[in-house]
Amino acid sequence: MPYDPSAFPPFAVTVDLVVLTVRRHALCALAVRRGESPFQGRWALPGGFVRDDEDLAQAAARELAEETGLRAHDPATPAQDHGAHLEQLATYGDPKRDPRMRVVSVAHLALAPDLPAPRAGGDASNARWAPVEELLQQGGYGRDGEPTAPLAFDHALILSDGVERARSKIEYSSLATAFCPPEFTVGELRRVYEAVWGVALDPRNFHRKVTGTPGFLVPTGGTTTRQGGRPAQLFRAGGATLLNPPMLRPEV
Amino acid sequence: MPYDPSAFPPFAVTVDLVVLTVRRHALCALAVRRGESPFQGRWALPGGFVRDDEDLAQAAARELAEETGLRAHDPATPAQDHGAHLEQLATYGDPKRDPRMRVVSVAHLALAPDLPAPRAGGDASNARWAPVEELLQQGGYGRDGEPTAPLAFDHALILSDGVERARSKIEYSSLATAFCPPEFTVGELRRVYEAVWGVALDPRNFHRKVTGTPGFLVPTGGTTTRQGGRPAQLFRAGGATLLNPPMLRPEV
DNA sequence: AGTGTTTATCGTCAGGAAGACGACTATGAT
DNA sequence: ATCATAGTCGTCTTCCTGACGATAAACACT
Repeated sequence: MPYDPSAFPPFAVTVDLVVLTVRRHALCALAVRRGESPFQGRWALPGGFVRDDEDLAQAAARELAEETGLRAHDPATPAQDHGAHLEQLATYGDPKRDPRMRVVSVAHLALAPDLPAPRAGGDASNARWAPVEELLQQGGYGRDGEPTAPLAFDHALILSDGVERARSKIEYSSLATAFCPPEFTVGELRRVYEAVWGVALDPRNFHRKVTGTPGFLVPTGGTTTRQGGRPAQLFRAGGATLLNPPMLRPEV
Repeated sequence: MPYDPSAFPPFAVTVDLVVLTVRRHALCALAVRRGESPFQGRWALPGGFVRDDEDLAQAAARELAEETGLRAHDPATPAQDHGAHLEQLATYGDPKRDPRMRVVSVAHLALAPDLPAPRAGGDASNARWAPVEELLQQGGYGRDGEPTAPLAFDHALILSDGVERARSKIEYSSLATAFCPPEFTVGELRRVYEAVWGVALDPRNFHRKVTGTPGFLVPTGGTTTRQGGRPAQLFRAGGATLLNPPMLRPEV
């Protein structure tokens, strides 16, 4: 069946990735330095064109693997393998968001445990983990003293939406475990919540909450002292994906 | 700056709408009958191509106005005007979702009060409000006895996602008021929750909950007996958009 | 007028969950 | 040995919810 291609305007479709992790008690996002115009030399979210035979999720998983080496696991399967969590975030299609042409970007959100070093096509100097506050504040100065330019395109908006999604989603799901290695302690999980929310949580109430929620955590039998202090029990993520009742984010 | 159009595959981008309302104690969605191939004669979600100079939200608002006459109000503004709630839902881009060509559809979710009659380009016979269970069950029989064919394309999936979004979102937001006329009673609001969730709620506990949540409801001073029984106080939606603590959906 | 039905609204009570916080335990560092 | 650090177990109070009794104000009958 022939179809008149002039009946609709042609678009380019890309996927952009908000890849979040927790490093040194801070919520960090993966940023890559742009090598081409526009916004040459500026930081941006990783992403690329969707190929002709790809689903959107496939394209996002491919980009994630190219940038970080992480495999994405299906959101439907429990977090057994060591892949990152990947889900669609939102789609951005302002006619002027890319000065070259009409581009619609389907942003995805990925959550990963703390990783060795990022790589952008093998070039580590063009990719980095940066605290999200540093990437989102405009015209300030980063940790290294160099002035922070705003992210390219509308990527500050996309990053902001992704961070907000992650902040709200760890309230009522077990997604915070996606930031942890396969085995982790209650304290490490608590520090994830504290980093993502930017608040301090009571260790005792947190311990009661997470260990008392059926299916959230499964003890592996081992212990560790890698955080110092008394040895802590090791857990892995249980099968439960929804937290009911949810973890409450403190106000103010 | 010239850009090589052959460097990326061209896509068509559409918006599809999940327009929900509550009619006769049932959650209903707007469906339109397809006049062209493919899926000619089958029911589908309303939608259309995004124009060259339009934002995605603008395109969704335009389609909503064309199909229902409803104006969409900005999600940021409080629900003062009589427009419908409109928000982006998700994006669907399977390479085979449209047999003709590569189409990426940015689905939007709209919530509207019970409306007179739908119109699809002025032709009422090609548009209808149908209970969502009727549209989602495949191979059954609708209320009118005619066999229900599955929705065109992947629209059953989109509708299912939209319904799930609405069901979860009225838990923790004041969005249920978008299903109500500008002035409504506590009982009418309760019947919205009951229809969307498909459960029965205790009128006394519901009344205590909604009237006790600051900013949720604002009394207008009037009363009505349009539901029969003792006259009920009339309210309009307050400025609060988030419900904290949330309205709890009964289990099982 | 009285009675029943319907819906709205207020009140009471028990159980569960969360915040605040005391107490104790088990490791490494000095 | 002492201290600092982190983990784990309890207790108490407060708030919220679910279950449900009771009253109020309309309408439809008889």
